Amino acid sequence: MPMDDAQHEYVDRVATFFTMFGSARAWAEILGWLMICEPAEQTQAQLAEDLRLSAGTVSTQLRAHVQLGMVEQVRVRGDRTQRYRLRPGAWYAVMASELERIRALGELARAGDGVLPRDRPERVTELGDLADFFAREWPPLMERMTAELEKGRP
Amino acid sequence: MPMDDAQHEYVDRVATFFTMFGSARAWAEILGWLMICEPAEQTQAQLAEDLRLSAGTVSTQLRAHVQLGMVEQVRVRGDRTQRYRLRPGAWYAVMASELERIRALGELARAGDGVLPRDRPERVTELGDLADFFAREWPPLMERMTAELEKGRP
DNA sequence: GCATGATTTCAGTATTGCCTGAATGTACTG
DNA sequence: CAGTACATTCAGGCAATACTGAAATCATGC
Repeated sequence: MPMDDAQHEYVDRVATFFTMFGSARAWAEILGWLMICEPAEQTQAQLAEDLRLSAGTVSTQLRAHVQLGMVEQVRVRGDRTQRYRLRPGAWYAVMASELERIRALGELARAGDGVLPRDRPERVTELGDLADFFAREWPPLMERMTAELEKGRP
Repeated sequence: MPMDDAQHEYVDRVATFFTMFGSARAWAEILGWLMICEPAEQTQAQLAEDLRLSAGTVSTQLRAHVQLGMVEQVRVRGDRTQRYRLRPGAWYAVMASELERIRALGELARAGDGVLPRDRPERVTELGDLADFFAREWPPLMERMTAELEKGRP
């Protein structure tokens, strides 16, 4: 189903938001459209047509979404075409995966041990403490988040 | 004080890390060097010399750091040259400012109310719930973080 | 004020990364 | 097995951005 005006405006808003943080326009538009399109499952051809993007762009950016875990492929039995949709719980999954980045930050801080400055070494150690703090806090936070989620949809 | 090999390696590591997330190379190198340079306060000319960057680049990217709140200017009386340093508690400040982005995400979700899809509307509402959850959890988390910080350096 | 050196601005250049469109590859249907 | 529709790959164009170097501006100590 092609976009109406309100939908187009929303896709644009989502796209504008995410491009502010450096993502590609097409990537962000696909995300915005996958949030509100009907049905939720779309083929690459439909996405290309509705968003006026080339098939190549859709293929590339969609793969990026899949690799990030935001989007998944759905196989429909007896239908030759692959469909893609926003992964259920995608937003939560993104938050959960933050833990990895936190750990990477901790690594980065520890790698600075050999070059710790005499003058205000906390410029480096603070970062390590911060990463440790979040590494400890994140798992229980994620559990509370999941509990919240269950409450909404049992 | 110019860089030795170990320092150079660390600056490179920090720069590589942050460029992975889309920041400019020069921006990231300045950050890495400001984490470990001695003294912690540096002039633009020193940064340009040590990092082999042009004066223009240093000026531009340093401004970006200042605007983001990572770096601050220090005025030294009787010295005409401005100095720059990593802001004390810069890492914590960045985390605290996450709250704004969380709120913006909530806005984005609410803006989707008018185009909520019949089919799996949770694609949008989930994002709103997530933002609400974090908006609630973030302030107390930040308080615990600050408490942790105080413990380290009273 | 004036001189000096630091900082900013800006035009030009290089680089990067997105996007397209066509060619190629793949999988299902009849 | 042929035909069809979908998906992927990739070379090339294009736009955006980073960086440089030089000129202009600004601030401070004298």
